[in-house]
Amino acid sequence: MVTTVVIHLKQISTRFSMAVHILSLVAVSPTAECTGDYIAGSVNTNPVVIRRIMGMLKKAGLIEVRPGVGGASLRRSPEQITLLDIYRAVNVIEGDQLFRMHEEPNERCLVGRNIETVLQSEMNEAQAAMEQRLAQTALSELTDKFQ
Amino acid sequence: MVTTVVIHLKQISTRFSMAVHILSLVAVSPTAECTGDYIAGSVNTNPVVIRRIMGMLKKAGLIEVRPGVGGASLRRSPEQITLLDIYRAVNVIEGDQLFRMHEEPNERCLVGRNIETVLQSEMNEAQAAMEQRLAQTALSELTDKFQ
DNA sequence: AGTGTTGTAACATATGTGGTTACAACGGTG
DNA sequence: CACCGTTGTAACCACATATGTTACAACACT
Repeated sequence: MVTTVVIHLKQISTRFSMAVHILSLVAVSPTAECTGDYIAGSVNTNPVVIRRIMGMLKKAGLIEVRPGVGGASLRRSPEQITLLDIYRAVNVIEGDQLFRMHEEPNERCLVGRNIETVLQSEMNEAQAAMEQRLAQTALSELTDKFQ
Repeated sequence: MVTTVVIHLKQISTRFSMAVHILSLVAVSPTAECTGDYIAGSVNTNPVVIRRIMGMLKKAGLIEVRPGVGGASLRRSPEQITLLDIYRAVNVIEGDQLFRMHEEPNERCLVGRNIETVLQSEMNEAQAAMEQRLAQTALSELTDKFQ
């Protein structure tokens, strides 16, 4: 018997925008100030939600968090953190596939036999176009625009 | 009191790949052959799922379905139907926003005050990049590759 | 009238999200 | 050392969406 686990990406969740928010705060604030509770106040959500996302950002090597003491700091300069880095850090889906293909089309049919290969490459291209655009913007470009 | 309805896009669902499959079948098969049951056999799913998606494609003006009689046909030539048309037809989300922003960041904070405007334009750019890529491929380009 | 089809409604199941409470581990400070 | 605020997680909830399924009315042809 074969067991297949399908991971659904509900959407590009608000985790992404919250992660950008968090990193922006860390970029412009002193380390000691950046506690989960403080950030939660700015994002306007529960501190645990923030800690969860910060855990992902830490795992991705984007930030350093001080356990016990509290506070966080960037591990790379804001110029070297792109929106794609952030997107990848918090959108944990199998194979990073934005699109999904329906399972097991009928191989006895001309279309069913070919659709997967032909369409998959188109979906990959579309996803790549989006990711390339995200990669063009650095965290510093956002914080530079704050007034 | 203000009521806000948040529409979640669980993902770019398999509705999209199924819709492309359906339209490919309609493009290469005689009208009478294209019944919901026949298509369901090729896609390998329940006929009702197909009928639901065909309803969306009909609503978007991409196909014509013959009630009672059965069968479907394209309302535009395959050269004039792009993957973006199909994507838009089946991904029904408020404002067609691929990305979501967290709600009500704290206005008293420098970051919270600015993040929405600054990040939203980046997200729009990324989404546009993906959609432009989808718009570059026509249904006919897919069916041409079937062998 | 009978048959096969479309069009929906209604429901079941599965899964991700964002929020919440609870609590252990950590690392300073009095 | 005891205290305190913080981080790191586990566990759970409420909710929304996706896909599949049954059921049935409306439709059009024979």
